[in-house]
Formats: sequence, C-alpha cells, structure tokens
Amino acid sequence: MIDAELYRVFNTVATCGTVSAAAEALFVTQPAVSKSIRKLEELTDCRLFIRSSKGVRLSTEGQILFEYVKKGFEHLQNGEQVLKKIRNREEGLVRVGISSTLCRYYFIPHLEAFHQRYPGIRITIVNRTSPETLKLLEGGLIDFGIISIPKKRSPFVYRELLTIRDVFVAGRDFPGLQGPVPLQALGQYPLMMLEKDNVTRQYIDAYLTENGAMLQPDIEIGSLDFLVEFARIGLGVALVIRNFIDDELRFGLLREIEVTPAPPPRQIGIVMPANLPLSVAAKAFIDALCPQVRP
Amino acid sequence: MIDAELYRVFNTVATCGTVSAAAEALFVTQPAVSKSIRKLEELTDCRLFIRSSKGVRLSTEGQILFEYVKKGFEHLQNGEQVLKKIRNREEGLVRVGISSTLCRYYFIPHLEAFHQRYPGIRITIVNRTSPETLKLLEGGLIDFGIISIPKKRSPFVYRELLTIRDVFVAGRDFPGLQGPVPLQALGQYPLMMLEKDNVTRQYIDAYLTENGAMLQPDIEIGSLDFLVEFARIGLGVALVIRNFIDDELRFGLLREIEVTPAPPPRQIGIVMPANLPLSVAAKAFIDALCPQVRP
DNA sequence: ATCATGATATAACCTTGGGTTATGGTATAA
DNA sequence: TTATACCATAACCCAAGGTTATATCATGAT
Repeated sequence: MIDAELYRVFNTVATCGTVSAAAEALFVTQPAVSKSIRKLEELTDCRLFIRSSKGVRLSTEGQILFEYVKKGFEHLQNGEQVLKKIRNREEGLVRVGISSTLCRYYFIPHLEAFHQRYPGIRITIVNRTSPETLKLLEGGLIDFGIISIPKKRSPFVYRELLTIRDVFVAGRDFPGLQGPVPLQALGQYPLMMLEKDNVTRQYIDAYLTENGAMLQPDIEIGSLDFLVEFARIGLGVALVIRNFIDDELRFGLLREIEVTPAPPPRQIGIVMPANLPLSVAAKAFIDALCPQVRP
Repeated sequence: MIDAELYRVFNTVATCGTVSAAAEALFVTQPAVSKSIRKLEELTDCRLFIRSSKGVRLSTEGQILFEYVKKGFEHLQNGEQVLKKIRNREEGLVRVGISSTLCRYYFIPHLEAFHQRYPGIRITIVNRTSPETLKLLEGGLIDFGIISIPKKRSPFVYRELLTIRDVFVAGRDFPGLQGPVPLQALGQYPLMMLEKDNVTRQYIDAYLTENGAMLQPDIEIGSLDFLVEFARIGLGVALVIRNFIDDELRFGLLREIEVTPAPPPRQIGIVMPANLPLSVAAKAFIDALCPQVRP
C-alpha cells in the first residue's frame, strides 16, 4: 500500500482547494505539499489534480479517489477523537466484580463519587462471590474485583483498601453477655451468621475451629442486612462486620459483644490482573478508590 | 492529526497479531515496527497493545481504536484498488459529444471496437449539434466532442480524424446531369439538403453564396438517412457526405453528380479542453480513435 | 499597458526521524 | 535444560521529506 501520509496530504489538499492552504493546515511549507502530491501522482500513475493559478481542483480520477480517502480519514479522525476522550476520561467503561455485601456497605458511596466525577464513564457491576469474581477476572470479563482476604500467590495483584473487624452484636435489650466474655459463652444463645459459601463465614469458621469453639449458627442467611435486622429485634447474637454497623451502634440499636479472643481483623482490597495494563477508566476508578502513588 | 503511517503500522500489527509478522508484511524490520507502535502509544498517551512472549494483543483502548482504524484503511485500500483498475482501464467512464449523423455513419464501428477492447469502461454518448457540444465541453459535461470544421481560436484543442467531402447525388435513373456540370445547373432540379441549423448545411450555404449560386433546397430534413433514401427513389438531387455513401455508390443505387467548383473538402475531428488533463478512460478512447503519438 | 498579487513549480541544500544491525530478556515447548 | 520465538533496547546511518530561494504563470487593479 502507498504511504498513508501521502493520502493524508491528498485529503487535505482536496479539502482545502489550494496547495498553500493545505500546507498551512499541515504545518509544512507549500513546496513540501507540492512534492507530496506529485509523488502520489507518480505512484498511482494518475493525474489527480488540475492546477491553475487560482488553486487546484480534483481531476476525474482524483474525485473518485477522494471519495474513498475522505471516508477513510473520517474514520481515522473519529478514532483519534474517541481515544482522546477516553484518555481524558470523558468516555469509557469500567467493569467491577464485587460481592453484594461489599457493594451495599462499602462500595456505593465510592461509586456515586466516581460517577459524579466522571459522568461519561459507564460502570458495570457484577455481583458474585469472591471465587467467582476471581474467575471472571481470569476470563477478562471484569477489570478488577473487590474482595476480602485474597489468597496470596496467584496471577493477580492486590491492593488493600480497608481493614475490617468481625464482631458479635445483639439487640439493645438482649439479656446477658455484658463485658468481655469467652467465645464459648456464645453457645448458650441463638447464633446468626452468613451462609456457608460466604468467604466471611469461612473465615469465621476457621477462627472458631482454631479456638476450639464448635459453635453452629441457629440461623444462616445470605445477606448481612438480615443479620443486622434480626439482631435488632432481639432474635439472637449475630456475627457482622463492625465497619458496616456504625450507625446502629451510635444510635444504640445494637450493642457489641466483646469476646475473647476477638476475631482477627482482615482486609478488603482490590484484585486485578498482574502484568496486564488496566484500561484508562479502570485506572481512574482504582485511583479514586485509593489515591496512593504507584511506582 | 497523528502521522497516518503510524496508524497503518498499528493496523497491520493488530491484524497480524505479532510485531514480527507485521514487520514482514510492511517490508521493514521488527525493531522498526516496535518503535512505531511505541511512538503511537506515546502520542496517544494510551497503552494500545499487551505484549507477551507469544505476540501482542490489543488492550481495551487498542480495541476501540482498531475498530475505527480498520474501517479507515479499508476505505483507503478500496480507493487504491479502484484507482488501479481505472489506471488499467478495467473501469471508467467516457462521455462523448457527437452529432447523430457522425454517430450513425462514422462513430459506431469505433464505439464497438472500443467497447470490445475495454469492456469495463462505460460510455455515455450525448447527441447534440456542434455548438451545443462545445457548450457541454465548456461545462465539463463531456470529455470530448467529435464535430466537423471546428472554429479556430477558442479554449479548446483539436485533432483531425477524417477528411470528408460533400457531394451531390441522385438516384440511378435520375435524368440529365451527366458529367461535370456548373453549380447553377442544379437550380433546374429538386434539391434536398439538411436543415438550416446543421453545421454541414451552414458550410454548404457559405460555399453556395461564395460561388454566386442562390440555390434553395426543395426539401430540408434533419437526417442524412432520409436524404440518401429520397435520392435513391428519385425525388431529386441530394447533398450528402461522400464518405458515408460508399455502399450506395458501389452498388449503383446512387450516382455522384460532379459539379464545378466542387465543395471544398473539410475535416471532422476531436475537440477537447485545452490544458485540462483527460481522464484515463477518455485518453484511451481518443488513442483508439487516432493512435498517433503526442508530444 | 503595466504592475501587484497570489498561486504552483523547480532546484539546491539540509536535517531529522525512520530504518538497520546487534544484542538482551523472557516466556513457552521440547 | 536447551531451544525457540517473540519483543525491547541501543547505537548508528542515511535517504526521504522538509526548507529556503526563486521562477513562472494567470488574474485583476491601476
């Protein structure tokens, strides 16, 4: 194929109507443009322009070529424009994998802030469990995930967002369990936890086993919402995430039950593919989530 | 706009899937391509490819850009192809202005030959009088015209095709007018000529006036066909073009009446715009009509 | 007629940027 | 481990494209 730059010059000259104007538009001198169109004419072996003292106009063959070249450069220019907008974060798409719980209690404010800051970037949220989120990440179906306690050693890279603590809570008027109590003491009360397949639950089960407490929950449910609600109306003792029930504690709707040993704190963080460049939009989102500098 | 050559390299790499293959396709070395895509990435400030030891693949932004660039270069390549076909005379259009008489008696065999030689070139024939043909030429609506006795001094250039002679003819058994006769002698017979607005007629009128013969035709008609036919059935003496009644003379259907002085021979020729390049197709046609070399 | 203007063409020269060769790093397959 | 195929980097080089200067031509105004 002929040097695409020659077509660009041709396109500009045909559009401008004079060689001089085209030269100005291309930020080069007039002889340079003259030379270029002459060269294109030699390569195509076709007279493309009719020169006169008033400027140039397209020959029969030039007109035909111009129909194609014009369209071609419209596409190239559109592409350039779109890329520029993406670069300026005026357009784009970011696909996030996140559990329902984290979305509900942690993610929404960030989402809102990001959307206000970059209204042109569309956001896709895929609500799945952590293992499924990792699968999606592997398949390239999401840009990054937000999960808790990511396993080390995998083709992903992690970034901590927040340290969370698991705590036991009960309703305001729930009897007993005042002050620090041993873990085993909870066995006497109705216990409420998340479902088995939840990562949080698995973490807690490990913690319980480690401390020799064979506690089984009386109620299992998929959503933290319900746990909070059930505890509030006095159904029993619920295991919830401390960070997400600030309001209930402040307003006295729930009270925290201090157990020893307390469940060790853990992290939630971003997981993303290692060695794969993030899209501009995804990078912007992650920067908004944790604006620390990177090497 | 960014250097179009960089987009071409981008397009090739994206299509080939590896830098090395693209280099081969572009007839350059691999480092040259590496450098080009790096430069494009710098100019757009976007990572466009994800490199691996198996090759490269498009990043999110690269994919988006590629959608546009691909289409863009499809157009450019199509244009290049079409121009090549025009150059090879496999496609094209030639627009000829010619009178009905010349078309009927002179042009058709050439037309046929040209069409057989270049079946891909479409032909438009515009049947008009010579002055109208010149107008069309001026307006750029035809590529060239075929007319007789072009006036000198105009923004056109001429090329002779054929010398023609105007002769008087009568039917085989038409009485009298044997051997050379003076022009005035024709006044005794029914005279048949083309219509007033015909260039041939004007030429003959000037010839008659010049020779002091105030002859008026008894029959005027627009088509040479009818003149020939009328003479054949003995209606009178017709003024026709010698070159176009070869057959009738050979078969003895008509006989030529020698008058003194004879009308001076004149030419038919091609008229085309001066200083305007002809289209490839038009040039091919003219070359086929009179294959003489040009300066 | 004459001159001024604005357009393209041409020639000679210069420089920069794309291309080359050589080399190194890194996954993947044998 | 070796071998291979791929991409990145560095240093060098030279032609292609650009610049300046000038010629030429057509046009329109004085």
